[in-house]
Amino acid sequence: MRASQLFFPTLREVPAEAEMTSHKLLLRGGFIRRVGAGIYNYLPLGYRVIKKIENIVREEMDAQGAQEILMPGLVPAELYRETGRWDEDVLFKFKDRTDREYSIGFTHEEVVTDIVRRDVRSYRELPLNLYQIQSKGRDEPRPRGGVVRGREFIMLDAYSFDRTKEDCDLAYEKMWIAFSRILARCGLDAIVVEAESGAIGGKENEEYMVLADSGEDVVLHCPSCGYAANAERCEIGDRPAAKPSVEMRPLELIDTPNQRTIEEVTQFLGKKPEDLVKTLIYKAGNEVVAALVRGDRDLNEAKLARTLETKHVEMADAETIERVTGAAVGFAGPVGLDGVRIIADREIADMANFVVGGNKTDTHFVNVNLDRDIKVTTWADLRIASAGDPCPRCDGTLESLRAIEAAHIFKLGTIYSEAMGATFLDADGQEKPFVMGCYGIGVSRMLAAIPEVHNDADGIIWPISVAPFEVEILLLNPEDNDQCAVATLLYEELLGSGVDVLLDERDERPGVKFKDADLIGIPIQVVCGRLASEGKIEVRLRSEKDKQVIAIDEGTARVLELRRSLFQALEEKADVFCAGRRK
RNA sequence: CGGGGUGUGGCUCAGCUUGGUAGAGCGCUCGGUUCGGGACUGAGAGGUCGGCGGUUCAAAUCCGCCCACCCCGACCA
Repeated sequence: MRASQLFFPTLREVPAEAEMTSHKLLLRGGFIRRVGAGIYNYLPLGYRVIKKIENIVREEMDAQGAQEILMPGLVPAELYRETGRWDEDVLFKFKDRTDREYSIGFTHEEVVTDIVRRDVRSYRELPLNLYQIQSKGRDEPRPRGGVVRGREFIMLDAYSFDRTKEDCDLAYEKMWIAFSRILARCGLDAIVVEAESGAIGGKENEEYMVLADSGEDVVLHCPSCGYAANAERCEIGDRPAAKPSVEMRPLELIDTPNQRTIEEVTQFLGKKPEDLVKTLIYKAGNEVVAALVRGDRDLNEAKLARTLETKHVEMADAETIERVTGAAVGFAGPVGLDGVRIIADREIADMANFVVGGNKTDTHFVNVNLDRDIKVTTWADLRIASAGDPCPRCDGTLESLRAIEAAHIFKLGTIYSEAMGATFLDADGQEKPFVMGCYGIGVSRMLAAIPEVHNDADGIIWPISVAPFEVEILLLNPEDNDQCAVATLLYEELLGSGVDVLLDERDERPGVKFKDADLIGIPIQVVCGRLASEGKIEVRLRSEKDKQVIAIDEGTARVLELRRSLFQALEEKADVFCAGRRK
């Protein structure tokens, strides 16, 4: 491709809309343009990257025996109604002219299960793994970071159908390998962590996290044993502190007019948040429960739900809180709280003489102690893990890291197949529901995640596997016959060798070409400048400062060699990732 | 949904406090000089000042309502 024919509107200044590094660079480099909140155009450079990622995805998925299909972006409401997901609030919903309801597909478990239940009858047709690469629509509460979290985004979604749980484990294993190799080949170092399954459902699931300070997710990681989990999911080790023998002081109910929040109460009483216990009133189905966590901690709702063996819990409304506690919101406490189960975070067991709400408006209890004043129904791991918490697997301490979620894989079991009546006839003559798994990679998110990790002050540094072009030839002075001849010859030879090469022969000053080349981040740069008259060109890797001066007739061979070694390094990473990380 | 912020030529921003009919840099067009890290110079083109309404002789500027976008949080794959 000749740069004069390529539409890549680069920007000298950073558009005000961008905050994240990758977002700024993708806009400045002319890879993407915003259409609306969370809605983007992929311009030629950006779409080239997308296509390269997609092709790596296809190679690795096909290698594991998965088959590519394409499902519709438009999904009739009935399918999502079959599993109850029509009520998910991320769905973009609308009606056709005859009032039938549809949504834009936000993930395709129902659609693919419908395909399989119609046409797969026998265990002989299993295993089956179908995948697609497609635009998804989700009405995100808050899009951010450009293409990091869009309302329309490109995703790989794969779905496996198996006869048994064990076969599903094998299918999951294959996807683990495919995904690990895909990310590694795209130049991303990901760590695999335990996670929450959210709207997808199922129990066992893992996320592929790309470490980046600007990431949205927090990952907790134990340096001693390697345990890693999303903070949403992370368990906390049960390690009781050596309880200092503190004398129990007499329980006292004191006036705390209008002091509701932890901050207000601590200030009013001159205490620290860790001297308080928060009492959170939750609804779990029809039951109301009280959950206790230390004043400076946050409750993890998923943990509470699991403790209560229910799917979903939600904060009680003001009316319920007043009815149960007899006090206005902000003064709930566990002392004398009858008729509700009290679920306490284990950490509270180590506390003494603490402060809780008084169950009477404008009061708090101080010098509260366990057993004497409170009857805890259940002890559990309830709080959101944070750095410094004990590791749940060893005696190490958790560290926290920020990350971008690049992919998520799930074992679904039979939740979808049962809900949708998707069954096959097994060898024993019995109808059985398919055992399913689903696997997603954020393809357009990777367009951002990669430059978020691979950049410097001058611009993006694309891994060669996903770069919009592999090689860029900078023809500094197109008017100069020597330079022009050398650049053109090299360009033709590289094209002939199957190299994806960009020739910058624009009528621009050299400085502009250097700046643009660094900004758009093509990994191999070749400069045809004034050394051309001496039969020399310069070759430089975008990732390195120094240029190598070489003879013109070595040019093609040298570039091919560099290209080969860059690709090989990525392949080796993929092998190492798969060999080293599997538990 | 809660909190904060921004909306002025294609881009980045000034002007708003104290009302008087819009400006800079970059980019763009034409000419000249330049040509190895975003050149210099001369001449140009280009703006319903987010929208609607109000106050006023007069509104980018003051007031009200609305919209859009960004950031933090909630939520989320």
